[in-house]
Amino acid sequence: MTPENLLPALADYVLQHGLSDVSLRPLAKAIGTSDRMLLYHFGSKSALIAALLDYLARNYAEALDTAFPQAVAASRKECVMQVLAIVRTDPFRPFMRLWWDIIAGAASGNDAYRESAKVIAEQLLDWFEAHMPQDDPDPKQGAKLLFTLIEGALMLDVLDQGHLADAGIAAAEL
Amino acid sequence: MTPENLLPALADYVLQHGLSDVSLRPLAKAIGTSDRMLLYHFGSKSALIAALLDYLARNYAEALDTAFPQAVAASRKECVMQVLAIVRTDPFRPFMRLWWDIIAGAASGNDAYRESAKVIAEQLLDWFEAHMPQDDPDPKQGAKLLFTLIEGALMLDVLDQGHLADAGIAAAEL
DNA sequence: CTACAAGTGTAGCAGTCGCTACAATTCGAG
DNA sequence: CTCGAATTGTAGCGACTGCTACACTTGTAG
Repeated sequence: MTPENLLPALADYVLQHGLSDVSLRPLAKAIGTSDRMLLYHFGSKSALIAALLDYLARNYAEALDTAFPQAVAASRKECVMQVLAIVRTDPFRPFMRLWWDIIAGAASGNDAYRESAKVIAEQLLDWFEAHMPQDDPDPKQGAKLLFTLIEGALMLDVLDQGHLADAGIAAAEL
Repeated sequence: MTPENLLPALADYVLQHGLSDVSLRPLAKAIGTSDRMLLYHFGSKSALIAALLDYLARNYAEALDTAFPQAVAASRKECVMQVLAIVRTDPFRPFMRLWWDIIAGAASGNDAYRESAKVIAEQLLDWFEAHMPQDDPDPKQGAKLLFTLIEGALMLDVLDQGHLADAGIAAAEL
């Protein structure tokens, strides 16, 4: 049993229970081992978290590609709405909870969190750029705009206020 | 010494040290009292946090009005950029860190956090609507759009990627 | 078979957590 | 002054934290 083999189970647990309050003993129990073993494999809790964040970031891109349809939107507005519709489905909810944990950690100065979030954000931005409407006049900057909107909308979703973002986007030119 | 008198000092501490990892003993020591007293005044830690969030939400609106200039932007784009420029100054940094703590808590299912964040977000949206360009064709929906953009940009700021939001906004029509 | 490294269980350390029991003090109302 | 309420200090409980010491069992290479 190598550390790498443990990562999927660890990721499952963390997706379900959050990252900020995780502690070794319950985590170990949930995946059928002991805190002693997690420390043996990873050296320390922070190293475990770092490996876990790396794993999540590495696996996020492919999760995106499998979950998102290849449909190309006709307009920027349609593109945003498509992505939002998908990202709001149940399978993505655990990841969103984790996402805000990571952002909060990064905001508090945790560099490992920030770096991991950066990787994920970059991948998402790249994905966005590749999925812009074919006739978009400026896909590169457009992707940045849509990405910013999406993140703002996801934040409002946390407050059950996603409809505000929807309304603002629906009424906009973009 | 009533609980209300303690709130400003508590807010100062929390703005500096974050909300997610706060514990009673260091908090009490920092404001010159004891954990025993905090519990005496507030009943429990969660009640203290609730009172603190309420206090922060109540005081946020006036902080907005004193910190933001009354200048009216000529366009939506200019409006966003003005707000971003101010919200990115040093005095606002502690609040931003706290903000993402609250969002992460809300995302993890903490209803007190979510309600407090909702109040703050509502106030910010109202403020936005009142400060839209005078000739804006649809200030109500426009404010929602700009608010969404601002929150997305602030999230990217956490990752030192605010420039992405800036570029996207700069190139957009809005 | 031997020897050595990898892996694992048990027990525990030193620390922190929210919270409470108990007692002491302070203070204003009668 | 007297009595009861409000306030505060001390000490500690039971639970949890990351982590480690020590012993033990494996598995494998020579």
